[in-house]
Amino acid sequence: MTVTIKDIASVTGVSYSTVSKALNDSPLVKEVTKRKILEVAKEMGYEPNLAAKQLVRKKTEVVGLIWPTIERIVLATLVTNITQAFKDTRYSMILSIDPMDTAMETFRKFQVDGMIIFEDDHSKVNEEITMPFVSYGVSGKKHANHPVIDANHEASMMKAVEHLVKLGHKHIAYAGLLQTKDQLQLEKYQGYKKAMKEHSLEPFIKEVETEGLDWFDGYSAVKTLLEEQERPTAIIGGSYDISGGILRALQEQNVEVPKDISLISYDNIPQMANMEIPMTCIGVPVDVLAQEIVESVLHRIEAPEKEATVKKLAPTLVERETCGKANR
Amino acid sequence: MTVTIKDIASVTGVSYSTVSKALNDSPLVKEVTKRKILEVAKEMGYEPNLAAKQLVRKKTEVVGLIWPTIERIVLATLVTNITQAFKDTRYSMILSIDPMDTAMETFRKFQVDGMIIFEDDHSKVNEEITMPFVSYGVSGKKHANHPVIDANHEASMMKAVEHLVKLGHKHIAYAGLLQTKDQLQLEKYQGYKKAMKEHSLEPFIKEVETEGLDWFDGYSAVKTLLEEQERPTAIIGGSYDISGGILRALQEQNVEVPKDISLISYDNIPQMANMEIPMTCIGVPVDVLAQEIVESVLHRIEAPEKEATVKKLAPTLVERETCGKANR
DNA sequence: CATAAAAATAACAACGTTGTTATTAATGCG
DNA sequence: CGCATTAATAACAACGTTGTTATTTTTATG
Repeated sequence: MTVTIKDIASVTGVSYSTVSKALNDSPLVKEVTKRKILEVAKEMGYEPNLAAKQLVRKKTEVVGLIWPTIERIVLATLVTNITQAFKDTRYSMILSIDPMDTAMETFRKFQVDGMIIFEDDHSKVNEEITMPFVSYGVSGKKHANHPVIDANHEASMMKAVEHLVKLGHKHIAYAGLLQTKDQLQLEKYQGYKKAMKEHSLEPFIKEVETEGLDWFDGYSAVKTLLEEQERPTAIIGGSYDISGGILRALQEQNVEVPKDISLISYDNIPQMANMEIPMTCIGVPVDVLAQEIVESVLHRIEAPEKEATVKKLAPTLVERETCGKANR
Repeated sequence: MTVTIKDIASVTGVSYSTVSKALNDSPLVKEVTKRKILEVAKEMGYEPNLAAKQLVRKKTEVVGLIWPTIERIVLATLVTNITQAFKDTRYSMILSIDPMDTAMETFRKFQVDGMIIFEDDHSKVNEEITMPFVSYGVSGKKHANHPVIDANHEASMMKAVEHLVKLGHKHIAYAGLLQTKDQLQLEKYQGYKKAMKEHSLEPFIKEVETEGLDWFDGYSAVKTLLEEQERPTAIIGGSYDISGGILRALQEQNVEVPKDISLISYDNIPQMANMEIPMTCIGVPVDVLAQEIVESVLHRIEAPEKEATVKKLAPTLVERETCGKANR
């Protein structure tokens, strides 16, 4: 049998309501009794009954995360970081990898207080949802009337290009998914082009287009690139996986990084440090991204006013060992 | 405000206990009243309060799935299939990607009725756990006293080799992760060796060892292999990702599949059909794996007797287009 | 030291269900 | 038609909490 506040009450010889207050650290109970109760509770292995609490408080203190496409390592890292960020709050998180509607039904059943939704092209958020939620994705369509957390892709590319320019680079290529409807990928590419223009540079003549977002795609794109006459002096990799492939391809062809070609990757995750060569990268650090996301939901849950905040987060450039001075 | 059985009661003019019975399809309430109540409930958008139900029934009808390493697509597919399998039961599932102990704490808090644990080398199940659970993984250590669901790797390799032998192959290579402590990977390789022996064949001279489990690993392992003098006539790929890389490498080197080399992959997931060439594969089909896993937890939850069943599931070979007659 | 005020604790009603027991209505039968 | 069954419904006590109100104990004060 599980132990309840009543059990604690009879052991300590106080009423169960006092136990309840003590456990919630209420100022209404004397310090010494409080201490004793806490001690006994711990000793007995008391674990509060969430259901009972929920029943009276009408709050679950749980938020649901909808993540329909478990695939990219970057998102996995983000999820892990979000989990982490919740540790500092009194909320917990549960995860659903179901398609959006199914997931939402589950969460409604669990009566979560709010949701985080990873939006993608397959599952767009419909604006009718009554439950507090924030979405992480591209803030594209103008008037989302729910909070959106978004990484600022243009700013990322600006910073990346700027960094390379400072090192003397002029021939900067972007390697990523181009032919796609995936808004996020497009924004990165557009950001790159815009950044190049602002620095009065021509985008690298031959577009380095990957076929997908996998390691392999970066690998083969760059292998083809190296067969060309003209090589860039720097490459911006569109994602963690892609850049991994790029680096591999470069190494294999005995192109020295960063001596021959500098490489800078989109996505700012700790794993970047563990690559064959620790990778210089640009992007919103996952931990701040995570922090921002949970703060945002919690705020939304606790302050129900309906302003639609689209929050574009500023990227950070982390210098590691894949960028060097341009050699021409 | 959410609608409760009391609301339904006052609308239909019956007592709330009758409403409760009607909603649970009890034989104690007359058909006509039942119908009316159900109708009104639907109309009012009634959604049962899980917390209240849980409080009195002492059951959540929720099982938690612990999945500490979100990485392999195969596991993701398995998770999806498990979610699916739960649809046919009255249980739901929640997912945690936390390390095992953290995840377990969360689940204890939510008071799930049982757990499914994806065991790996980092997070071994400790046998002290009181909550009903099953683990999916390698049944290695003899006396697990909890249910273990395991794919029969030896049987898989037997079937794969047998299939190839029937097609006349003698030079069969296995491409997979060899130098590892990962029990699962080792079992596959050992299964392969055993199967070869039983068919009185020599394992392929040059071991095709991948450095990891990624697409790229299969790719580069096979590229090196093709530089060798002697080529196998068939390759068994150790996992979905690896096989994907193998196929890519083969294609790139203009080795025709299956004319020049036959390929058969471990892992039996639907995605195998969508590869560059639809892939013949071996393994327990994910859906039956999923089915088996959920049946197993539910059984464990509902019948608390403690027998330690290790269930090795029989693999199925799915013929597609990557295997053909041997050419020597 | 009596008593008012403040502090500490206890009692109790919720919360939305389920399951058991009590009550009322319908039905069958001599 | 009266009464015993049986069918249908109603009433009510749980479940483990929280929050509000009532009671008791302690402390301060003239």
